[in-house]
Amino acid sequence: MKSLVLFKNNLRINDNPLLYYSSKEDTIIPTYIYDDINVRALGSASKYWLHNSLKSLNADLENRMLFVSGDTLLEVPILVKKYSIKKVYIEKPYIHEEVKLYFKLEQILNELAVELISYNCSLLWEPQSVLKADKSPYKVFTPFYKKGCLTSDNPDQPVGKPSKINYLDFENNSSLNDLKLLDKTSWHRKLDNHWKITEKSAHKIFDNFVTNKIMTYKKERDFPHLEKNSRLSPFIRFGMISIHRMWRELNSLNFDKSIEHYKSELGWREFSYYLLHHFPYMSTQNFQRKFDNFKWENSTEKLNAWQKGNTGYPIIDAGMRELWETGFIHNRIRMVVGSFLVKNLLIDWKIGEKWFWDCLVDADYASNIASWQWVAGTGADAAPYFRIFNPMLQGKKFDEKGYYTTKYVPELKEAPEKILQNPWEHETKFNYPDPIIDYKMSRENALKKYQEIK
DNA sequence: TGAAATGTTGGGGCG
DNA sequence: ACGCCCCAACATTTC
Repeated sequence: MKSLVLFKNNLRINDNPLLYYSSKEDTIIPTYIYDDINVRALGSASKYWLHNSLKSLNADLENRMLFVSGDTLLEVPILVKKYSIKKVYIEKPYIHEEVKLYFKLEQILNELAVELISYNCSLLWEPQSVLKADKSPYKVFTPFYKKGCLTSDNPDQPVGKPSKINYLDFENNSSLNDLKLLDKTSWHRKLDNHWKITEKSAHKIFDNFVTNKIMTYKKERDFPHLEKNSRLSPFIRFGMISIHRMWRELNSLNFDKSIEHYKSELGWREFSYYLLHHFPYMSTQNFQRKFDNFKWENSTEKLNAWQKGNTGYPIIDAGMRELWETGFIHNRIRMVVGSFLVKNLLIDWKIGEKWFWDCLVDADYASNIASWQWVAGTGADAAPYFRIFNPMLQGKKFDEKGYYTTKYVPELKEAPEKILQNPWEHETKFNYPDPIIDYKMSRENALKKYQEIK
């Protein structure tokens, strides 16, 4: 039987149910369709990552991949007819855009007498199977994770690697470059300095994390300069390592608080998908609708300063410059810059979400939206409205020596430790911007505005 | 996964 | 020895 295998967010050959089961019986064409018509177009950093992960996957598949750019609903029927395909394998969708696409595709293929087969490649627990006693979805993380997930059936075991793949022989004139994923400007070149984007390296990073870092994860994860986080997020986002594999490996270790903490972070990822699945409106609107009346200031000038890392608040600027330089921000600093944009600059979380979507190599549809709503206080189980991160205190607490701050804000290399997070109070003027807002005033203003909504 | 304001306590200096 | 004040350190409440 000839089959088309449609890769999407799981770009790996190991522990990939799609590839494992399809290659068992069938002759396959491994295919990637870049479709920004039916689903949200990727940001530049994501496209850069996608390009490289597809390159890696294609190499692992003996350069047999077929690359297509366009509307899935038009392209799949063309391929099906051209190669007399009888089955199409697809990753089981959970995001509403992808679910919609799935049903449309199923209908089209039905009419062509082609079977559409899907496997869950992405989630430990399927959103529709985790519900409260009254069958409604959870809205709070802890009960969702502890009661909903951890007491459900154990996630599937990873499937391993197909022993043999039978590729359909045909003249393949397509090339990865046809997808035009890399911007013409070469800004993304600098990302090459920070990432090695192969499936093998994903496994290496995970193994190294488990061997050398995980036991101190709980204690050290909040300190950006220690680099004790796994930094696996972009690999997980593009499915270069299987979440099921990770879960099994983590469970094979002796019980430990640090390990449980790391696992709960994977739980947050599940929670994001879960929320987006059950409440698709939250991708474009506030989860808590009462925030629809909130009057954001949305100053372009302030947004620009934030994006460029010129707010005059060192820890904020370090984070935003790390993002621009590396396509990544340390987790704690993400919360700090997010809180600052939304609560101190009073800029709508959707605008911050969009910037992260464009710049993060790990930009994940569900995690990005759910996390921005969390930090803005508009989401499910969100940070309470009055929780506002103080950039000076956060900087002092989590980057005491300023290693992280001065790495990305070298203007302050010579600044004394004591005033590193508030350089404007020092008589020496550094070649560094003055604060664009008064922190204390902006905090009080935000509290007042949020209180009106409450 | 916060911070600031407010309240409480206890030790030391000092008359 | 005692009472009083000050204030740091810690705890609780409030935003």
